[in-house]
Amino acid sequence: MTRTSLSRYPCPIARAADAVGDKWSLLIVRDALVGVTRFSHFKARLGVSANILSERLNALVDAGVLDRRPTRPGVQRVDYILTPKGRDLAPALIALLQWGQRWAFPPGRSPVTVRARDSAEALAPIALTTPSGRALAPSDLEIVATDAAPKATQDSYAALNARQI
Amino acid sequence: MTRTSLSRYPCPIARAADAVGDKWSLLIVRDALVGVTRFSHFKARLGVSANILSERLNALVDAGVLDRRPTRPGVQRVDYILTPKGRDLAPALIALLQWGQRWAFPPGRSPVTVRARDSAEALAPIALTTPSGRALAPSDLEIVATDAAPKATQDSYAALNARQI
DNA sequence: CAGTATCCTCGCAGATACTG
DNA sequence: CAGTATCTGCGAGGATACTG
Repeated sequence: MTRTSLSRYPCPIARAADAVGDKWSLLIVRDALVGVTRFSHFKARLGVSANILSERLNALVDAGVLDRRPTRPGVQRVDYILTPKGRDLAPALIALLQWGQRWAFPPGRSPVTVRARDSAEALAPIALTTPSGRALAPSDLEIVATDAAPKATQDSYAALNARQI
Repeated sequence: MTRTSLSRYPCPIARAADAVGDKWSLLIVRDALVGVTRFSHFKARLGVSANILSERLNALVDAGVLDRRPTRPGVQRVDYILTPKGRDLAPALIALLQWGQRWAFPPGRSPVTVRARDSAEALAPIALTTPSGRALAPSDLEIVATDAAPKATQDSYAALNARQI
């Protein structure tokens, strides 16, 4: 049997995982967020071989996350620039970064931190809130199916939310 | 050459990706967040084969994301419960979900949405802010190495932040 | 029901060489 | 420098059968 593709799953997380849910894509977007644009720089920083990097970059361009644009007209060199769709991954990446800081290193020994450029101000920990600003715990969460969901999905989430599973 | 492991990278995102950066782990945590605890339920909802699910669950338990606990004493059945470390993945998962909603479906056609349990209130879009509440754009971000980082990492980020790359 | 054991396949990714 | 092309292999992950 062929490997399961997530691209048709009716779940936004699955769709997201399909686009950037492998390690190299995540790290490419991370580097792009902090200003890396060139093939050779990605290659050196990630330590990935050229063919893999090429394939991943193409996939991200196809997915609409990166844009490939000539550095200057007439020059055979391109920059990989995040699209708005790609830049919109920043909160997810930063949330992962903060999770990694909290849980994957000894306390206070995380090798990097994130802050606002030209500022000493650190980033606030990403948290879940309602529009009114009320803080939410994970246990407060409920995923509800909309009318756009297939019937099976609606039933599945209804059962789950009613604690019938 | 063997496949590159991310577990020793001095980057919190790489470490996070190492723990939950594959599609099944992400989806398992997603389901766990909304209340799924049993092997058969994960299996049915994900459509994954038993051996893969078993392996992933074990890996997540080893990573400290899930806790395996007997349903009742004497009964041979376990529940998979998120640990605090696992629950702390919620913001990252929700950020990915919101990204998928915005970019992987036609506008207004996302099949699911997230809200607070027992409330009609939707979740606020996850955003980047400073501790004082100032909103940040991705282009404002800067990743800085701390003293805990290897020299090479410090140099690398310094060059990047100084736009020398 | 909750897995483990076995087998098998093919896709990811590494090395290397080559091109404009 | 910025890739593409080709070869290769390990191992993720799928199907299935079996066990307590």
